[in-house]
Amino acid sequence: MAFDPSKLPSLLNPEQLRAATHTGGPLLVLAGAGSGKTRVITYRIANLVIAHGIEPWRILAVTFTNKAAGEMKERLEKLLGPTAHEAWISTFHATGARILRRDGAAIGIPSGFVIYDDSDQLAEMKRVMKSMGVDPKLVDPRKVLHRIDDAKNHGRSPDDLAKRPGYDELSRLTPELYRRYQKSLAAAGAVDFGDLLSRLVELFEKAPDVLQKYRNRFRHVLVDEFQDTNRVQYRLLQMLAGDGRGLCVVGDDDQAIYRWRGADVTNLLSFPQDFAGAEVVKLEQNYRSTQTILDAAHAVIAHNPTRMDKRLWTEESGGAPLELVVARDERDEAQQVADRVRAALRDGVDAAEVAVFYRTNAQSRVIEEAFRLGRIPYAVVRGRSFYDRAEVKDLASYLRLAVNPLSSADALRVINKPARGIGDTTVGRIEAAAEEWGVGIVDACRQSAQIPGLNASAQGKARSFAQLVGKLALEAANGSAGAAAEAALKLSGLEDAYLAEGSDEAVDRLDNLRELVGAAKEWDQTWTPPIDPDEPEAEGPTPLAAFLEQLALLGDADEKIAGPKVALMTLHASKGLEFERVFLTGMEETVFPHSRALGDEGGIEEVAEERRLCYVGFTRAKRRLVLSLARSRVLFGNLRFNEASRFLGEVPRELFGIKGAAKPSRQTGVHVVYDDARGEPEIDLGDDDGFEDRYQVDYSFDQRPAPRQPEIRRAVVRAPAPDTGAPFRIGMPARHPSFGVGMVEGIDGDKVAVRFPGVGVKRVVARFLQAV
DNA sequence: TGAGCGTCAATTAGC
DNA sequence: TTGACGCTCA
Repeated sequence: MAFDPSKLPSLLNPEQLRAATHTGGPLLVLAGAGSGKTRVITYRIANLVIAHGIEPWRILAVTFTNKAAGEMKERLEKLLGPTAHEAWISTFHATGARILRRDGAAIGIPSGFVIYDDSDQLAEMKRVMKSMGVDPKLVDPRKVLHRIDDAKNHGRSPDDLAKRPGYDELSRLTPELYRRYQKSLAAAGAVDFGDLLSRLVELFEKAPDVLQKYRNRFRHVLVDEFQDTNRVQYRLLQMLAGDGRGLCVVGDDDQAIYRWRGADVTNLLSFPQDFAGAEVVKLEQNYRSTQTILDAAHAVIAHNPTRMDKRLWTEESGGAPLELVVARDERDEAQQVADRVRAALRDGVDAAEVAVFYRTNAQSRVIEEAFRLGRIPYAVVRGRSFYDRAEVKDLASYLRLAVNPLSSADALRVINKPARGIGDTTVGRIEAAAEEWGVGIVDACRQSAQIPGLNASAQGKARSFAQLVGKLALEAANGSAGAAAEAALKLSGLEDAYLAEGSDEAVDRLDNLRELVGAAKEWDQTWTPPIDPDEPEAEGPTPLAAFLEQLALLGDADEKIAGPKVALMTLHASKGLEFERVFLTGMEETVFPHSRALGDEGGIEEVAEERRLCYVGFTRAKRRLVLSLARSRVLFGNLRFNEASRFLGEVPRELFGIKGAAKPSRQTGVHVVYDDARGEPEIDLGDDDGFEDRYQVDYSFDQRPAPRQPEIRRAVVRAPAPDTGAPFRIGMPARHPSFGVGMVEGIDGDKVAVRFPGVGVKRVVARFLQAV
């Protein structure tokens, strides 16, 4: 055994040690960024097993992502060996799926249920709306789903929603749509992601013996990223952990960035009140970043009104100053970032240790272009890409049908893939018949002779689709994922269709399908059924069933990235990661913080969440942090001049390595200059284009309800922008190379209307104008 | 059935 | 500006 509890004091700092060894009551670990949280959790589990004799299968650890769960498992295995596998370490959703497969029958969920993903949900909702005669143009099916998801997150049934009637179409129709949607999921033997949690609560409520079984079993429950839990998740934890005696939650309120998808930091903030006698441990020592980076992060996050008091520190003092890049426009910004990345790689920095962050995915395009042009190896980090491909989903649908022929979303997805002459009209009639008879789509196809309106040819085609599914079910009966996938690829006709098409794209898609078949075969070889000492006789899932569950619940965890690459990702995606050098781009108002957080729908809490996102971004950097902004940017096809992000102004100037007013430097190109008299930072370009470019970050304060501390409303870059235009105002003189000096009469995007004496009004691109 | 075209909207995203 | 989507026409 690699783990020796007596060594713990030498492996952990005092707070970590306390968190890892505390027992006998609820525990809240406030784990700052980079404070060794995963380390604490794994040592805690190992300590429970070795020092306290807790059997691993009595331990439940839940995370939000597969990646986090995987890391935890891996580390625990190193400490405990193979017995580590007996502990339940998985995501909330995988935990839900696992329990529902075993015990969901008590509330009518078949053990072979399929899990509908977002696109399945959308397709199902559209069908429900169609059958109810609801116009998808009047009521957006996505919004309905969002309402339903929200309801599930809050544990509300259709009846609950109906009790609070709304005024608009959406609100009035949602309860009934919700009810019918659940009905069709049930008919299809399907659950959606939300159900994996909300129906688990339902199960525990309706079948107390089942709840009791799991309560007895799990003596210890650990929760990672607790600040991200929503209402249902919290409810589940309460149910499972009872008074919280064996409950340990780990989180950081400063990294709560998922409020918009239902997460409720209150779960964390009120933990000490909710669980009497809770112990609170703060982990504030950081093992990742330089003090400079931590100071910058703290300076920003400290502007949030309500947060738990804590501050990261490191033994490693100092560190390189932050750098600021002020670019002309978004392309220049991308270029400058690319230049700096290239320089870093030349200096021997590993590409895998460099990351570029942005607020929205749309920003990646320009950066990718610059990187491609500059031949910098990069990879855009996204959740799933392989499994979200249409062709991969098609093949998966055949597999799911083989296991569960009731699944309507799957049947309708592939009934005409490849094209086999079952058109919309035919499908519509089959659907109607299936609904009327109360059977699945595949069953209806089998009985196609009875379907009104179908001619002999359509009947035959429908029948052979049903036969195809039957054949696949037979192939799948022995539970081999590889055999089933291979059969599906061939028997469905997908392979032949792609071969016949022969285009580059078809070849590409076929390659993907073969890769999926390969993955299924490999799965058969490597997968081992879960060990469960609690229920030794229980019939475990087949490899195929387990494979399908992975497909639904797992991302592209082991996506192979050939060679070291610079990672491009959104700030949200950066959470939990770390890099030597981090570039945080788009540090502009309306980009970051995003306009949605600033507009009518936004408010103090929205801006606070953006600020936490900034904090997350900063704290990913180990040694170097580069912030960049563009003075102008094309957004939705319009040229915009954004103000510098308020977050920039919140970083003390010293952290940029600037003392007092600095001389512009040709070397770095950019300097932050401070006006000591006003104590306000200015940004000065070191370029030599003959324009004065002192950019002042200006503060003004909110006039609305007196804030407890002045809220910084705007950080304005007041500046002439030399190349792409200037903040021309109506009534201002401007010089044009051919028309001379005139008076500005109007501004429209990057076009400025100027009246030139003797020439008249000309609409000219601002780039060609000079302020006079 | 599928390509082509007009319309509309426009964070973030995990399972 | 891009993209997703639905509708139309060949």
